[in-house]
Amino acid sequence: MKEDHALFCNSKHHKMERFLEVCLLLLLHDEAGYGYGLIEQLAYFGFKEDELNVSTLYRTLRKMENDAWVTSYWEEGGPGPKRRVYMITENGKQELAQWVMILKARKARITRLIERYEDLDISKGLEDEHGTI
Amino acid sequence: MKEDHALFCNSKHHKMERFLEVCLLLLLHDEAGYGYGLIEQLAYFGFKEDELNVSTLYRTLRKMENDAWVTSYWEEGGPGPKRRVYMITENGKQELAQWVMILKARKARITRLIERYEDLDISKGLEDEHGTI
DNA sequence: TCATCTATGTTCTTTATGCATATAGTTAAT
DNA sequence: ATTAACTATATGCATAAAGAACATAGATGA
Repeated sequence: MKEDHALFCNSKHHKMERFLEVCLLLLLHDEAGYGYGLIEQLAYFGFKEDELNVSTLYRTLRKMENDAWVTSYWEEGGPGPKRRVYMITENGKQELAQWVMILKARKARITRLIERYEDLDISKGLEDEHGTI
Repeated sequence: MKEDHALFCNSKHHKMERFLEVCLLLLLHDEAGYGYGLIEQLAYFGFKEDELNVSTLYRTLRKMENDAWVTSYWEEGGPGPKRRVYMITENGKQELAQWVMILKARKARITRLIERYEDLDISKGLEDEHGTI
């Protein structure tokens, strides 16, 4: 119980709300890619290897294909096992544009909260460091 | 099915991942408050009345009390039904500080994604509007 | 041939949230 | 004075996103 509470602000407890999907759409907008290979590219968006759940990645890609945001084909002949390569669709590009708008709004909200928090904390900091001033 | 897809980028589908909790902590850091009254104050953080689920609000407050981020007492005597008034605890203040750090990181990620998207879109926009330049 | 690596996929579970509904006291209208 | 509407809090059920663990299978090298 105590340990649970200590972990409460841990990465496992603040999901990225489908942020992964948007990152994947953006990466696939640049160029086609396959599951395992996309993992490295996701580091750019702050997904550490240990943080990223591989099963989530594949499930997400399948779901995106199901929603016709991406299409895929099997790439054989290369080194190692064959890969399922994903490409973004026009549909997917439109979804990406929508998501970017949503993320802008979300960013504005977060900014607003942080600013209001800093207002609290700064005044507290001044009292602590400079007494009554 | 088609309608589902049309709604896919709707507000119902991008949850705020416990953003509500953080907003409540910040509001209660300012001053004690009760469920129904907090709804109005939440508008500051972009929660429209129709967007905010009342049951979620109350459930969240109870959970926060369970985790000892807030405490509550019944306020009687005022106009209307009695209210359960919540106050933030030291524990809650610490959690708030943690969440603000998480939100800063999340904001940085979102910023990064938006910037990369704008890079794509700007070049596309130039082609569309100014031809080959 | 056995282990390891690459690559993809499935099943089960937890968590956050929405929707619907319940409860109950308060105020206003008829 | 009885009914309706409002304020306020709370619970039960359903679903979607995500994690954990496990399953599959070909490729590569010792």
